[in-house]
Amino acid sequence: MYTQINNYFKNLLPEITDNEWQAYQDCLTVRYLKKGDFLLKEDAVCNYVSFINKGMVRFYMLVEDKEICTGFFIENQYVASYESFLTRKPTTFNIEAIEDTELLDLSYDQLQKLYKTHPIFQIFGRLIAEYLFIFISQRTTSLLLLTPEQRYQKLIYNNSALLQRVPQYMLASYIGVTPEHLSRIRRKISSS
Amino acid sequence: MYTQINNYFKNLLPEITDNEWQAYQDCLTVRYLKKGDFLLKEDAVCNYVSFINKGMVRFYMLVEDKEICTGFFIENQYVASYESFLTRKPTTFNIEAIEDTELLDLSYDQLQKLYKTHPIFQIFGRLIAEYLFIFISQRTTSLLLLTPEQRYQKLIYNNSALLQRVPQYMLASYIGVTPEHLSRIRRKISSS
DNA sequence: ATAAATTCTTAACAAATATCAATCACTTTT
DNA sequence: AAAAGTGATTGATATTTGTTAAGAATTTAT
Repeated sequence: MYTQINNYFKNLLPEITDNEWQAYQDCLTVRYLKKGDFLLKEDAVCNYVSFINKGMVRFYMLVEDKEICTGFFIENQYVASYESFLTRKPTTFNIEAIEDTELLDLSYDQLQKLYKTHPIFQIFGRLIAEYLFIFISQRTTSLLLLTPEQRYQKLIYNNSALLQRVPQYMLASYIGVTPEHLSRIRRKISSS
Repeated sequence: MYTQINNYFKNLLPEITDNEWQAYQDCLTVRYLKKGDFLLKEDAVCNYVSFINKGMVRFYMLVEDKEICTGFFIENQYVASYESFLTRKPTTFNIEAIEDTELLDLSYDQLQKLYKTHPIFQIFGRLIAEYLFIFISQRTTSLLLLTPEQRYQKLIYNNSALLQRVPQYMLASYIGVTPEHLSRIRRKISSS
């Protein structure tokens, strides 16, 4: 149950002690989601940062009756509407399991306690936020600088795992185009 | 010289002690940039997080001989190519002063020392990263969900200070359109 | 295995945005 | 004051991307 998240932690914070790790582990609770279940719905405040043991979720928003996917997270990653989690304001995203998914939840209150009782988790919080910042910075730059075709090429190159597991119409909105247009991009690529 | 950054700190971390604040202040060095000077150039590693006492800078990249602006920072904000600063890899951005600018630099090495000697700066580092993450998340969502006209309206609403101080052709690339198209957007807005 | 539902592709057409070129407005330099 | 430079606007045209609708392919359920 805890081997994956243990590896994740030891990798991120090699200096963590058994005691600290135990304190963290004691805060976790397991949650199971069936494909199609929601981890979080729009307008709710995000109360958990969840480590994905197994499965996959997507972020999406409804804009004029259309679903726009803004992110995907898979096993061995943390997932949360982190903005809502931090600000304690309602989220604007829906987070849906697109495979049967197993999560380890850490609540907001418990994290705050950990920050106080074991200062090493301040470092953990900093590293997570820094990682998220870097990730999303690169995404913003892609949206601003690259053409949809280039963004798709980059997705193939960097996230080929997603291609196998996510329907194309979801990837299309993630890249910022319609499903029809992504289909054209794919045809163009395959014929060149 | 240090009153603005002092206010910034006390606001972010009210629990900071005089001792800790002094340790921070002792690490700072002043830097002056003339309009047109560079805070950082592409392919350099970013070694400083700089607090802007006065003035303004822009981030831009050269894409097919065109400058694409990716961000603007003004007085009382921290600025850095934070991704490069964190990863210790060369940046892909140019950071240019677009007004005469006065900075308070904190070096990477000094920040690492502060993290060790005064753990409260771990909290500081976490809050900065969290703030940046939230800011850039909203920007990504805007790029993915809003039309250029909506993005310009949002800029008017949230960053009217920028409109006065930044040439329109820079704002155009920040919004993700050509200067000509932004001009048309403005005409459309003013006639409605 | 068949039917139903979902996803993907294709085509014709429409809308949004970019490109190119010219002019205008404003500032700075001479 | 004239000239030069910079930034903003406008119009004509080209390119990119979206929309709509239909059918093909694939997956899921019965």
